[in-house]
Amino acid sequence: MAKTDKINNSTTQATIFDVARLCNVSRGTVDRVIHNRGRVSQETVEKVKRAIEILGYSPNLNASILASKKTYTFACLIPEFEHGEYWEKIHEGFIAGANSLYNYNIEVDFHFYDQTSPESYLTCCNKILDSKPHGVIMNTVFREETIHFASQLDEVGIPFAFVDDKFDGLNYTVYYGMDPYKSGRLGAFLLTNHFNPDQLLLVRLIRDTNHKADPNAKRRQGFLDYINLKFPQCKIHTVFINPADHQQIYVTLKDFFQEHPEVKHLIMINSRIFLIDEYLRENPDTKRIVVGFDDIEPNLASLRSGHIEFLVTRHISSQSQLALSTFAECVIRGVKPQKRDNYLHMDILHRLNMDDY
Amino acid sequence: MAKTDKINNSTTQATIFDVARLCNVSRGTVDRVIHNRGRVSQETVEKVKRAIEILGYSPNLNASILASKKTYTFACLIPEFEHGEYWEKIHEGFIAGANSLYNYNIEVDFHFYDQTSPESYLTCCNKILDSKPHGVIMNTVFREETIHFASQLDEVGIPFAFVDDKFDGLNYTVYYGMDPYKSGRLGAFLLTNHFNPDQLLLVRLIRDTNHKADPNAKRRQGFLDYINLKFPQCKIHTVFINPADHQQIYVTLKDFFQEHPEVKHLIMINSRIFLIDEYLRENPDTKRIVVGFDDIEPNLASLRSGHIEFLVTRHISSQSQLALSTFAECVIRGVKPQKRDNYLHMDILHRLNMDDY
DNA sequence: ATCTTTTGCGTGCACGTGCACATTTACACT
DNA sequence: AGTGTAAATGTGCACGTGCACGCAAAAGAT
Repeated sequence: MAKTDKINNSTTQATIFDVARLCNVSRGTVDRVIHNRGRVSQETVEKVKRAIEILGYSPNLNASILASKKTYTFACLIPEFEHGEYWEKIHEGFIAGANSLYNYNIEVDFHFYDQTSPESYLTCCNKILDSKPHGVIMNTVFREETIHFASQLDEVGIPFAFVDDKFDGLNYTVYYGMDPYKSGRLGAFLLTNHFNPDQLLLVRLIRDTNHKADPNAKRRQGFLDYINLKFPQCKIHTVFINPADHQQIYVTLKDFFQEHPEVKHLIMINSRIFLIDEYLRENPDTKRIVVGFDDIEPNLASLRSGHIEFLVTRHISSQSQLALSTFAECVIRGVKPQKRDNYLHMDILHRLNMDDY
Repeated sequence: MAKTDKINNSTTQATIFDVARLCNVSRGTVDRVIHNRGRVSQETVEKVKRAIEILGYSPNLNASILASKKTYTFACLIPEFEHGEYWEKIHEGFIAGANSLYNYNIEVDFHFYDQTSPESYLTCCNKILDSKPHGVIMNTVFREETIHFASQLDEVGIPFAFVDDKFDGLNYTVYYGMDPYKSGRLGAFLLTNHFNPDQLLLVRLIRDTNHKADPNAKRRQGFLDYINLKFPQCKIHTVFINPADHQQIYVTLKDFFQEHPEVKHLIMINSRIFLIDEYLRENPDTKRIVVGFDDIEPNLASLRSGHIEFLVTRHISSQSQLALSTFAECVIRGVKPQKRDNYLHMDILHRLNMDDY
């Protein structure tokens, strides 16, 4: 009883002086070894490296930053967005990440492209290449273009990271996102847990069909696999809505439910479940189970008002915040991340637990 | 299209020299004002403060830490624990918090007391008072003793923080935890969402009854209120189990379900739902909905193996990690936290979303 | 053998702050 | 005016590192 224990991180760390003394060389030489600046004999390099090992030396970050006048530049490549959209949260996360790096001298440049225009994407890529940043953070809206851009970055030796989604096989330093396949499965579970469905409605965006990347394909697959496995008899209806046309959305849903009043389960795989809020609000006659994805503001509002039962998400902004801060640390300190692929925990959001989100 | 935007935190910040120059005084004087070390005329104090305001000066943390030889000591007061217990996670969080403060010279002292012995708690409190730390982090296992200790700390001007639970009305700097009442409601929702119960079983620990603090009273209240409101007809059975006696647990549950085979809903308000895992494993005949709390290892194992349907929790270790890092920053930099009461978001954990937790 | 270049290494200053100590100023009392 | 004392202010060094510069010795050129 009444035991005691201590952590002490102020135990005098070895300094560059200690290393120098142990090798009978000067600070300058040790410094050159540490930063691979050359102008040191091979023999001495090894001597110093051994000494660093022995003493467990690592540079004092405070002194290092204080002495260094170097400013690191990072480029963030993301789609333009309107208020309330998914990418707004990603943007917020980047800003938070930049703030958490206040110790360092950092510049973060945002490059916004038009999601419907590969040309605007290429323009951004070229601007970034010209500006020669110390690192680039990007996503996967354009497949071929991104793969090509990645190879260009590799050529000139600029490291890069992925947020939200990634392309395997590329040389990215780190990735932060949510497992799309698993999120689809979880959505399916939440949709069907309350009572088992004979039929359900999957709402899709019109542009998903001609969008060559189809960013939500994996998530949809996870959803479909779960339903087909667990409820093989379940019929899945699909309707397409146009995000830009409220009238069309309303009419489409109205028509569908007139024809299929027995359908009680409703899900949307992309981040825009809020688009059907208007219909649900004005047709409260039937209690339906509605599941959506991503914690953007309009979705949270729908959840709060009770039109949506569950939202599957993770802090969207955490993805970009962690990506930037982790990536920047790795680049600045010249190390690898502990974990390259970082899947954030999937949160289940319900009216009862959304308060402190 | 292809717009651009920048964040730059390396814009040359005002230094203590700039402030001194603007006031026609020396660095030393400004320094004394900043640290409230006295020995400065009232007139000058105001002049300096105004200049700081105007220039938006704030000390360079890197330089400050580098120059300061001061080591800050924090005392963590927590119960002793066995492997797999709730407080082990809290302990891990403190260690993580200490590590994240590697910039500072910090010493974290742990004081472990016996949860069943107020005397051991008092011994710890006195040790802490003797060691005169810069801050104390504690919890609410012992009510009266903690309130008294808090007043002693106030007397000698040592700030303190609460983790896990708190006592309102005390002068704590910051608190991190999960809203107990809301967590009880959420547990009730998850328990009854799948299908509506006529009866359910609430499992309690024997020691809860004679434990004077009853740490889970608020959570239980949240649970009961939800059930009574939503299912007024629902009968709530209660059994008591002895955490130290596996035999007793098994027999108690066996007997109960022999008598009430129709009960399909099962919840435990404290963190030890894993205690009934053995019974569930060996009696898989009936599919039951089981809900528990807190993401300790044994509970996660039960969730993984499918005996438990849901776990209501938040990262237990995040509570203590954030509490320590936030508290320490406040103490060291002499500021108030942005938010005093920090309720962590309640996570709903299910087999399908526990992987990346 | 002398001069030039390259290689290897040491030194000094700067970064912005904390803190101990030195110095000046103000003021009261003889 | 002179002395003593306390209050107010200034100064110097240290913290550990990055980096530009300089210098000596070795290697190469003539």
